[in-house]
Amino acid sequence: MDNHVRAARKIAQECACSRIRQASRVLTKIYDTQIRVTGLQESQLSVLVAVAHFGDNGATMGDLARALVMDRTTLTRNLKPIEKAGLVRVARSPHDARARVVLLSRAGERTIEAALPLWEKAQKEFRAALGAQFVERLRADLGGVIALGHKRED
Amino acid sequence: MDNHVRAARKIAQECACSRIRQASRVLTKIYDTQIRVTGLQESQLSVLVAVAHFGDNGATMGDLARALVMDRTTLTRNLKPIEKAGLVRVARSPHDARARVVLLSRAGERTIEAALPLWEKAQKEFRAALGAQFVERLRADLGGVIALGHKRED
DNA sequence: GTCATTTAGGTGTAGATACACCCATTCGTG
DNA sequence: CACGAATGGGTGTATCTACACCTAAATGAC
Repeated sequence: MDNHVRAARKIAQECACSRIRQASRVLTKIYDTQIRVTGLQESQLSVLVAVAHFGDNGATMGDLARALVMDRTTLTRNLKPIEKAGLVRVARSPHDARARVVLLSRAGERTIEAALPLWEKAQKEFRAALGAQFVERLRADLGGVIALGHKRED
Repeated sequence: MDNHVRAARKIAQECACSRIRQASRVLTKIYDTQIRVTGLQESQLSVLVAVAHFGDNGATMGDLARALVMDRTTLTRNLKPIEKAGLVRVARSPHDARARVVLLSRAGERTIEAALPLWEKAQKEFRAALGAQFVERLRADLGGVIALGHKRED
């Protein structure tokens, strides 16, 4: 058999990266379908939720990017749609003229509340399909991978 | 405490979708960094490998999309860069005038062979960081999520 | 054989992702 | 305080992702 066929077979079967991207597409579709009526995508809800986590002082772009395990420049672009929708606002930091802080608007707060039951439906759908124990194990293991990402930033 | 803060905390801590997307970004970075010298990204290598899997008869767009757990229209766009690079060619199916078949070029074969050792370095790096047992469990669990995606297509 | 239905696939649009590169501000050291 | 280094952040470019919508060809019922 040709070398490239052997190589292809090995990669297709064993690649952790390819697998997690495929699984990510499956999960994203489940969640996006549920929260669709809010006008949000799961990725946007994630950002909103992270902003909420930092509270009234707001989060700097860097803070948010680290919390979301997301490239700083990706966050810049991802803020655009939810800023245009009025769910967050971006202001200059009073302490550091370089920094920008992201703040949750009242509409953003309401949107999170509105999204919660829909998110829960997605979460429940996923659990029902694969079992609570499975999902819990996966969640923990993904935490390990994410921690690896944080470690690599040093 | 405000409702939206409670909701945000719950979602941030428990959302499987958000987690898998974060973990996906971490893994993608590890693999992309390693195979970078081939001029490929992991996502492109995945497509190449899937094309190779279908052999000399080629794969239709639909076949490939299903194998890659990828939206059909996403595959259309993802083929562009590797087609432009001459790694695959797309031809009309002789059996069905609607269908298009994707074929691996000689350059594509060579690229897969060249990528294999780099991919193995990434795979090894991941295993070394989190343990072979961890990675194996994760791989199996991701397979479960992917299977869920296939089931949802019916 | 005709025509409605199904199937295969592309395009418009919009967002998600990140690298290379850039600018501005702050900090540390002399 | 002057100035080089470090820090915070945006833009250009390219790719990845997928929904809504479209076209064309094959299929099936009559």
